Amino acid sequence: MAKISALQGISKRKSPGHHTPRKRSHKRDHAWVDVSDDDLEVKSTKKPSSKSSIKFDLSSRKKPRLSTTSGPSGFFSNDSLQQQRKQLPIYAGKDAVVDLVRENDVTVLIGETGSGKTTQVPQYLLEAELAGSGMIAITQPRKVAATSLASRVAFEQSTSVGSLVGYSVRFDEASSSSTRIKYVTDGMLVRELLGDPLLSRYNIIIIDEAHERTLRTDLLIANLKTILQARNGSASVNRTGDKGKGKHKMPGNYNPLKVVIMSATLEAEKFSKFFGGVKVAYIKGRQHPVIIYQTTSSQPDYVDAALRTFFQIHTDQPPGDVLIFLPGQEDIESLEKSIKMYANQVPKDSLSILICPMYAALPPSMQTRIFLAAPVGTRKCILATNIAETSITIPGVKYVIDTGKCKEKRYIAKQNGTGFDTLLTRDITQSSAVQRAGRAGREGKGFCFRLYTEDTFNALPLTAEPEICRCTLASSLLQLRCLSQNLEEVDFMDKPDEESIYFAIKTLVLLGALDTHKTLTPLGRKMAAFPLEPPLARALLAASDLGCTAEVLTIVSVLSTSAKLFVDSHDVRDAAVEARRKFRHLSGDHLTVLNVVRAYEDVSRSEGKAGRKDWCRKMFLNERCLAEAMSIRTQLRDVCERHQVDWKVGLREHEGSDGDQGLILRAIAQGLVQNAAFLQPDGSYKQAMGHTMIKIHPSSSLVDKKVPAIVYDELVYTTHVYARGVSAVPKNFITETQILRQRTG
DNA sequence: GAGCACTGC
Repeated sequence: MAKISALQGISKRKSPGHHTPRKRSHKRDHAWVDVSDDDLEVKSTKKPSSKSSIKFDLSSRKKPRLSTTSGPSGFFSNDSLQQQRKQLPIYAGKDAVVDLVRENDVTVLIGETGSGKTTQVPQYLLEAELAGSGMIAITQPRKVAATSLASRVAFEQSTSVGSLVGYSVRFDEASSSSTRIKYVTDGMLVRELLGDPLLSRYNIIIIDEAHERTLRTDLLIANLKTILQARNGSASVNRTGDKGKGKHKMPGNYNPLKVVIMSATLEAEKFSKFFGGVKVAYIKGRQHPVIIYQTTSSQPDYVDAALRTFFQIHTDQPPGDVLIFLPGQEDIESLEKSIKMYANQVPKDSLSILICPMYAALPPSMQTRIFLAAPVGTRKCILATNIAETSITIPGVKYVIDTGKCKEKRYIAKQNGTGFDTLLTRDITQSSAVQRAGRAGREGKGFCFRLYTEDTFNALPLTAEPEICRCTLASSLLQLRCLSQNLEEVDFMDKPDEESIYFAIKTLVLLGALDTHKTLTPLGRKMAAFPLEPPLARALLAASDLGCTAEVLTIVSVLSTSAKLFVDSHDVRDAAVEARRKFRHLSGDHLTVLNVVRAYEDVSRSEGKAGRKDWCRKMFLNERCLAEAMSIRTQLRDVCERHQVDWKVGLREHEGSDGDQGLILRAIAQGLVQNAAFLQPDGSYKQAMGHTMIKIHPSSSLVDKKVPAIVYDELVYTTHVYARGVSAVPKNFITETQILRQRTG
């Protein structure tokens, strides 16, 4: 690759700390650069770096081996549509796949990207009448995949979604009595398991993207093993028609079940072994070639390396958009500034550069930009997190720059039964690297520039650690106890740590969902009915005893959304803080949330949809979060009704007395018993049920406040152990609850 | 006095 002389000397940056969050100041890092618009030369007060261009090892070119995404897209007339189906790589193996499934209870199917397995296999099995009169379920880790695949397959079957082919995801379902193929999220099928432990509606269950090893997929796989024994194992298996609903049947009277595990190759053997050495079928994929370059030396400062690589591509390579994978928002903002700073120094005849940042917290209006084609004479440069690895596909990408880093949330369980989340930058896995490279070959031949050496790549772990080994397990444990199973005894592909299990048990005992003999209580069964984390479910049920269900329902709905309520970006910080002040409640973040939603509802009523949107923007609130919270609240109200919880009971309108609002906090505190801390004489806080010293997160309305006791939504370890989502509560709320639980629990 | 990938019910 040719050097870019104008960029000499820009590589000086601090080496990033690998497992400690680093601070990066744009001002300091670039203080020595003085660039005016007409400058082509960077003026530097430092010596130019000896390696201004990154050397890539051209001998290490190779094709990505595998990757997985959803199937084909595009629309065709019916004739050519059927023709196109026959041209998919999997079509050649159709009979073999059908025979394998017919002859075996469990089949492992390995299909590379573009093989068509996800859309075709369910249709083959239906056409071969292997499902009898039952349904075929195909699980997906993500909602958007489940719904879009259902549309595609319905189209191929010349029907509309919801008839022969349907889907079922949270908040959205399209199916009917005639539905035979159903795409579902893995979490949805776990929910179904609670009401139908043998999943008797389905005669074929296909677990797709099994290699992702989500917690819910692992739960399903473990349960499928026992379901197979129950439905296929006994001699009294009834293989004739299924006339009634499964739950009315006696054990041993179920239709046999077929299971298909679909995965990327890396774990084929493991899946096969888990089910007792079942047969594995391989299907080749079809994708455009991607040439992969790896660096000859390691690049400790990956943001700077990405900057220089981008300009190497930009000045040397033909048109085509560039996708750069970075770990987080902070790096994206930093790289965006750097690229802008140097963009006007490239030769005048170059393409102009359109920078598109892409991460989950980005406002939706900014996110849509990346899907628009770059204007003529422009090269799009997309700076993305992992969101672009599997969740979204960006058209026009020809070049991928892979920093080899991502952020990972990991739960650290402590021996004393406490713990907290960490969110740290770490190396990606080999399969993730392959997936990222594959993003360059969606539309034609592509190129991937890895900012790490071949040796580094070879030393990367093959696959990510399964989620079950790094997440809190309280929710799964509760679900398993509803199925009369024990977390310790379930035959998982990978067993979770003892400490995580102990912590989950301790959580559920403290919440009163289990008694001290680890037996499920009636309260626990009720909690499991709600699509909420156990502490939030407990807070909600506590509220129904205290007469403030309506308020806590609202708070809990917001807390269980995925998006952040408050928009927070560098440029608008002061204005955002000012706007937020209007909602601020003295007791802290939980009642502040309630104030926000009440204001949002008032605006919705008085000014409608458009006014509401405008208002959210002015108040620096994330409307997506509020809209999602409203959906969740509706769903929770339905669950309340089914379980005789009166969700309308609330405090008197505009009462505002501290005594009444204290009830809300009391309910919240009952859910967050485990997340409490007391003020120490030196002004810091210490966990009520552990030894960790914690600080209130600066984003909290209670930051710098000294109150005797707090409860918080979560602890996150970044530069300190921070409590986020904090409310001040009377100390006795916590001690009383603890004593009560010890006595009854 | 800080900064947060992604997904699911």
